[in-house]
Amino acid sequence: MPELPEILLRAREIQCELAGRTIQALEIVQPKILNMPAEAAAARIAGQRVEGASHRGKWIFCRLSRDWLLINLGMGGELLLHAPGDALPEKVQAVLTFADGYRLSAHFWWFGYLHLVSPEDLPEHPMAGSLGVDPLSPEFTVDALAALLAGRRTRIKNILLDQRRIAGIGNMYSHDILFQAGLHPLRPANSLSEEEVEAFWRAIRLTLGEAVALGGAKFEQNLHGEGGLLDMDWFQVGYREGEPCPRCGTPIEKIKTGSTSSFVCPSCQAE
DNA sequence: CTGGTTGTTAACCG
DNA sequence: ACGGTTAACAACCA
Repeated sequence: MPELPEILLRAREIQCELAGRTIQALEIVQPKILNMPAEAAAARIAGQRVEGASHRGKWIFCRLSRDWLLINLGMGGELLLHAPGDALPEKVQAVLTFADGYRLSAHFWWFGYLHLVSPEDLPEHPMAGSLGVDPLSPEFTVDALAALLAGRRTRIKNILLDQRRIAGIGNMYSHDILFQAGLHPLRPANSLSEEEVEAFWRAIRLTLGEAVALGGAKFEQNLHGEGGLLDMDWFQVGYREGEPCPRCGTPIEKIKTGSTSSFVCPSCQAE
């Protein structure tokens, strides 16, 4: 569930709260989250300092003394910072202990990753090494979006969710982006007019920007267990099946779009 | 017991 | 090469 807005905020928090702290130990409960055996990861990460943190798409990039620690929260989960002596959550896949006694617990609801990668291997990382443009960055211009759509017969929703093209958008924010742009998720990418591409671009920036400004979704916790200000009422069509479209009143429909579901206004978003 | 749900990759087919 | 479909993989809930 956490998408670009939440990941961006988590990376900022790690930058603010963890930079400068030295990792003392890594405890692994679920070895499958790693890209190497648990003992190897624990031995390699111990003693490294957190130099900083940033994000690319849905990946948090933590720069350590010698390696990168890449974190992907998968389909949801939390990273929580615990003061010395504080109890850990019941369900936890991994725990980092810092030299000052603070601990960072990672709980992945499903399919999260904690990958330790050397700087040389970073470009070859199977997932984090092939991410597309950050939709909030200056490089993501209307022309850049137009180039991603040009000549492709695939549906625009596929482009929107394809991390190798645009990095960071997931199903949750896709509904309102497409509604705001007045575009049906199944529209072929190469069928958009110039005006529609621009509306698409504006909707991406606006929706994600607003989500960041609100501190992310209420149901996603920050390092201190606090949620953001964006709750379910914020969505215009997402997760509102049967409710009237805020623009025209037509009941919102939930449709199958490939392997994911989409919420659309059948009147405002003509196929 | 069934099926749907957020992410991502791989495999397969036309 | 592209685009589509499906399955698989650490849960969990109704």
